[in-house]
Amino acid sequence: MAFTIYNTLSRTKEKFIPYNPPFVGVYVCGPTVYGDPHLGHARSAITFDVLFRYLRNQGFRVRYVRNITDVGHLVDDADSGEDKIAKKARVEQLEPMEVAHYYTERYHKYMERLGVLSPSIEPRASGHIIEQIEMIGKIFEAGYAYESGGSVYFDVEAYNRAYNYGKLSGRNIDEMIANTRTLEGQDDKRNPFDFALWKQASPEHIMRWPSPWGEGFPGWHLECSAMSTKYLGERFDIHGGGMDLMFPHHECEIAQGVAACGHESARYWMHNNMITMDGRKMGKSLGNSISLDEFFNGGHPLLEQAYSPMTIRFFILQAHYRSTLDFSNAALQAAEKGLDRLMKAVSTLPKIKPGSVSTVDVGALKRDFDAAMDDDLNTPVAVAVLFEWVKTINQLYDGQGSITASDLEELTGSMRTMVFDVLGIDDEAAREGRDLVSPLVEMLLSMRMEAKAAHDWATSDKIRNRLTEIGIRVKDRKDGYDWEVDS
RNA sequence: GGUCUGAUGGCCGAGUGGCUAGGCAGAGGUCUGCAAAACCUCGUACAGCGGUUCGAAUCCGCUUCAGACCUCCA
Repeated sequence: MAFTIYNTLSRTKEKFIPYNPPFVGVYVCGPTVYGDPHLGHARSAITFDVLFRYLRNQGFRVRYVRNITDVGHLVDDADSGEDKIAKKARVEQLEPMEVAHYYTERYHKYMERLGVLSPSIEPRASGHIIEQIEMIGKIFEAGYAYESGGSVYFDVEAYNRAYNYGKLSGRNIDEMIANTRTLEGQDDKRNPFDFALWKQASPEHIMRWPSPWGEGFPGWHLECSAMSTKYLGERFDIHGGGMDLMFPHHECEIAQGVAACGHESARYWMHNNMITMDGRKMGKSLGNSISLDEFFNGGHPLLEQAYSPMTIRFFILQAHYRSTLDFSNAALQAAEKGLDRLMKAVSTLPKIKPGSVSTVDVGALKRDFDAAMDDDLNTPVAVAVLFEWVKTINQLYDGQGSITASDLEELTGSMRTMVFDVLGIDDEAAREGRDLVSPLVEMLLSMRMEAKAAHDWATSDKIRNRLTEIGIRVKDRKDGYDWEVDS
């Protein structure tokens, strides 16, 4: 069975055929670095991380480009608001690049803990102003851009006469004309749905670059087109991102690419669905998002406990990327326990004693797992396959059935590859954040209190002396105790 | 208002024209000094109403409800 991908362009699953095998080019819209990453960022990053990992596992040589948006993303109404980074910088009295740098670092840190691999290239919008200006030039030459008041806009109507604006998101321009709200401050545009390729910088605007049209900054949609073209060429295989980016962002990208190059650049468009909370999309602007930091340390009123990064990852993997996934403590706790069971089974493997015959078909594991992944990255089914083998592994350890040494070796290799390499679950990280020391010390000291109460000084002193030996200083108080770790 | 998704057992979530995932929780059992773990067994779910079919939860229509996008958002 071949790898199939649900292509948003055709709304069907299509067989994956790379332009230039074994090479595969993937571009995914990364974060706008003006705030801490939340669960939604994790879903997108993990979805495409698994795509990256699986393609590599299948023998493809993948160039995975995921950008950092550090300029051009406007905060408000279409093309009239303030730049998100610049606003944060102004409010916090920082250089915009300080804001971008700070949140880029945070993003990297959290993604690493989630087991998200670093992409092959992580370009920044601010580092590709020249490429963006060049691309605007091409769009001008093709006749689909116009200058107005020091800004440059994409002429959607003219483009739509030659091509089809709206093909990705399934809307047509006439309906858009009928339904578009009239917004303030858009007098420069010919049509409300035209979008900015270059924005003139107002005098107080702090992020600005020189251009043929005066000082300004690039439009948000343009950066992805410019950077994907630069690193993956005019034609590449897969473009991914969140469903909420489909319109207008990805629609505009297609239009820019076609206008500049004469053809579409990405062949397959993949969109991950949203994470919901009480049935509603979790989003920063909706005020109902929980940051990854809060998940990891439990510091949010809605969280009953802290959840390890791997629990979050596993939770996301247990739903298909195109389905909405509803957040709840119960669901997260179920994921935590399920992950624990999976991890235990993997560590049970070396304890199984091989026999002379195999009563299990170890080849089925890889076949079934790959079949699930080939089917548009169906990770929940892939995980279900793993759990069938969890049961088998436990049975073998229990003495039910037997397995030969070579089959056991193959099974161990397959399990480890699928769990660790393809799904990206990290055994170490799965245990992260568990403070076992404190409860252990408390336990020993409470036993010591009981010994003291029973005047069993030998036991009491033994506990204290042994703790002292390993570096834990016990300090008796009138009514109880304190303890600290020697520094 | 327009475009588009979805509605599955206590919860989360796959899937599919007949063989009815998986996880969590729950019940009974095996094992066990007790417990835990593990193993065995159990729940027969697909919003409602029509239609197509030998057969539908799966296809079609209608109804109800929910969500996403249409302004930034993973």
